[in-house]
Amino acid sequence: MKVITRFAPSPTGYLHIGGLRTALFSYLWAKKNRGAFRLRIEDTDQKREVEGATKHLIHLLHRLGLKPDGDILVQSQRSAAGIYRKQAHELVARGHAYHCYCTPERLEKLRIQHERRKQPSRYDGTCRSLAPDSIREHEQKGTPYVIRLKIPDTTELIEAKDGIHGTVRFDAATLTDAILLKSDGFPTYHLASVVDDHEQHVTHVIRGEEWLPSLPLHTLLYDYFKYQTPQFYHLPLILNPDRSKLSKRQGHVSVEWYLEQGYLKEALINYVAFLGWNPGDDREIFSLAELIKNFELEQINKAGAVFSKDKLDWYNAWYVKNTLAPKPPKELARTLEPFLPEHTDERRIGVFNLFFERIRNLRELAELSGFLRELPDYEPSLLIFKKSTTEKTSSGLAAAERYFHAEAEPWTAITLELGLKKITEEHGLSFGDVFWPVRVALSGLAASPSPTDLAAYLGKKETVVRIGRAVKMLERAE
RNA sequence: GGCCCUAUCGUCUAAUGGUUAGGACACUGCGUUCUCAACGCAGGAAUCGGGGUUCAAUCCCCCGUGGGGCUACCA
Repeated sequence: MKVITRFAPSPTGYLHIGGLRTALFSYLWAKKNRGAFRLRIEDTDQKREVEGATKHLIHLLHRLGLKPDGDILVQSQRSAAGIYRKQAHELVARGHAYHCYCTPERLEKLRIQHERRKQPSRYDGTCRSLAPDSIREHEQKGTPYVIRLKIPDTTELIEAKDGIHGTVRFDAATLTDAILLKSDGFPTYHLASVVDDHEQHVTHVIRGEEWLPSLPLHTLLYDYFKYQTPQFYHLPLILNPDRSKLSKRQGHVSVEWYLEQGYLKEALINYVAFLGWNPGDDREIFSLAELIKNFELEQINKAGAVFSKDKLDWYNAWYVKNTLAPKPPKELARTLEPFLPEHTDERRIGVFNLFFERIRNLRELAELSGFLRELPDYEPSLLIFKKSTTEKTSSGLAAAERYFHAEAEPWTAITLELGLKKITEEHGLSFGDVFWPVRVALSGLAASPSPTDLAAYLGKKETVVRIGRAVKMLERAE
């Protein structure tokens, strides 16, 4: 049988990290089995409608390489076509659901009462067995109603199977008659997802663990509809550092934010794949293709995983060094463009080469390279290396100035380094007397790339100017 | 409160009824070095508690405890 998975987000305007992992695992399992990965938009809550969110999401999935197969199912459209309403009424006709005319106010009162008495909060079943007369009366008056699922009156435990957690048993007496169809005619998640998973022939439902408590409800619906029940996999939650469910309040949770900061999609995908899954050995670096090959639903963990920015940083630094750096210049420049918008391609690559070994994300390129554009103010004392003296620094700087001034072509990091080393030796100085002050002169910073790399990037003219300025500063300071 | 899930270094995790409990991130130290980074080497760091089963339990079972999720006409 062909494996069909799906990703079914509600269009909130951004993709949550947890959503990315759900989409990724669903995608991986489908692709590993040469099946299909479907996309469905769960927009049945008009109050949460976000303009343009669906288009944006589809674009993002493509960008990440998680391209959905086939048509995209949009629940609001199916709802408008009356599909869910029809299914809900079918259930009513078969005695598995009923109209409920209770007002939201009454329900709210009930809820507060339960809470105060520390009782389980369940619907009290008022409309479950309404007399035919009173139903007729409501119909005539046109009282708004919802359709509720009738949880069976049984002492038997309702069993639901999950591929990660095994068989989970629920006491029917603790389950509530959940609303299937809202009074506005839109379905709730429970109805819509079951109907649509069947419609899309989904074989494996992979979703977050927050859905596990409603699994018995869904199992019941599959039975009542006489649908083939898919296999369920409830993924362990991704957690904040304090082990609560990953949330906006404690950090950034949107994939878009990480992309904007210059986290590569490869790093994001690789890291997120390892939140709850591992290949069973020590390997940690996996491309999307390798993930497809190695992914197994059976290898998924049960316990929640804390999202670690440090580890993501490590992954991203690895991908910057090992996959971005070797890319052809044109491609590299294109990736760099949003992070160094005011540079030419050549300068972008130049800046990248200067810093790619010390950044965690591409955003840092702009921050770290600011001194190239404008030399920051610095104390003259910074020019003197801790193992050097003012005299040695002065002569080192002067020698370097003469050298750079005289040096013609080629003005490259390699020749400059050889040249600078040569004059250091000729003057009987150590590197700390020459390289350090030259580096400070060019960067104005205590920590930076090497002086010859900087000189190569800055060019002869600017190099000589900056060293000249340092020489004068040192003279004045004496 | 009720229901459900869960438990190996600080974090992500591996492994097994008998192991010096392995790796990665982070951290610390050393090396390299003009600085920072990168890199290399080294180090500290874990089986939640109590009962069982067993010759033997981190692993299997039970009970606690901790943590989390759900408990909407949201998804």
